[in-house]
Amino acid sequence: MYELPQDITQEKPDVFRKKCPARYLLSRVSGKWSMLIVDALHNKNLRNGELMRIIEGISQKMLTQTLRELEEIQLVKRHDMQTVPPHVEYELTELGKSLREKICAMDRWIEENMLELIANNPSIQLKRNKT
Amino acid sequence: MYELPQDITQEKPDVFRKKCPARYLLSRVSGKWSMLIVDALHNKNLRNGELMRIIEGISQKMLTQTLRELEEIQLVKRHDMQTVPPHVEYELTELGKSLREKICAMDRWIEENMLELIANNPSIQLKRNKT
DNA sequence: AAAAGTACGCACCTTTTGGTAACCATGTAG
DNA sequence: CTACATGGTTACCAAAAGGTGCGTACTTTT
Repeated sequence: MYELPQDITQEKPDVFRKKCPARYLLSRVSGKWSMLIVDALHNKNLRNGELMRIIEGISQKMLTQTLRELEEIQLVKRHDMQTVPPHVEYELTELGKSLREKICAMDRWIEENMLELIANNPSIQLKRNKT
Repeated sequence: MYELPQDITQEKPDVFRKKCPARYLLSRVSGKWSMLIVDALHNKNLRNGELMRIIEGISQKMLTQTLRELEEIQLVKRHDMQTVPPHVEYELTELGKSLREKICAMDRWIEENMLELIANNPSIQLKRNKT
């Protein structure tokens, strides 16, 4: 895992610099599941089970782990209702909502341009065998 | 690596669906180095060595590998000048330039909000030891 | 003659990531 | 009394990602 530099405040933010916190944050946000979770949380708070159903293929472990990481960087807020059986909701923070717009813009762009992106692509054909 | 589904054309694009090509594309774009390379290529074509100097910490292997992947999904074009010594330039395609805007928006957002994102964060302090 | 720059490819090995399965506590449904 | 749902945690292991170092081939510089 990427390590933060010793001296945070002296850096001017720059994702191209190896030791800049911005680079660490980019690596968190661009993790396999992070953008999907932020995207899924777009218009309402969701519970663990709901997120599992929306994001096809995520495991319980990775969902929990990624949510904890997103909490750590202030993008997601966890609401534990303290009931039995457990009821926990996840919500985007204000920062999270702000970033969500950038992420959704990317996700929608990819969806819209999907066919162009995979067109005329011999090596992608080769990858089709396993799944 | 994520595998593409058997039947591409029958899918409506949806990053949340495990087998949708959009999900594969998202995983490519959100790879550790992909967004940095696309971001770096913003206003002019760059050579291998220039990219290495701009993107601190990338290895030759990962640079080449990621450039090949970006070529595969039509985001980057490779121009080999066929000279000796070798002169090769990398350029964003039209698709690449279009996506670059979304990526840059994210990168700049992260840089702008960096201090807020890492503020008040005990566990990030713990990660500061190694690098 | 030797070294350095150019843009890689390949093999090897380590680190990181992520999946599976088992477990926990509790309450409700059948 | 048993099964199931809830929202997790933990240990174990396999796979993927990624770094290091070496080799290539040719030219220019020293």
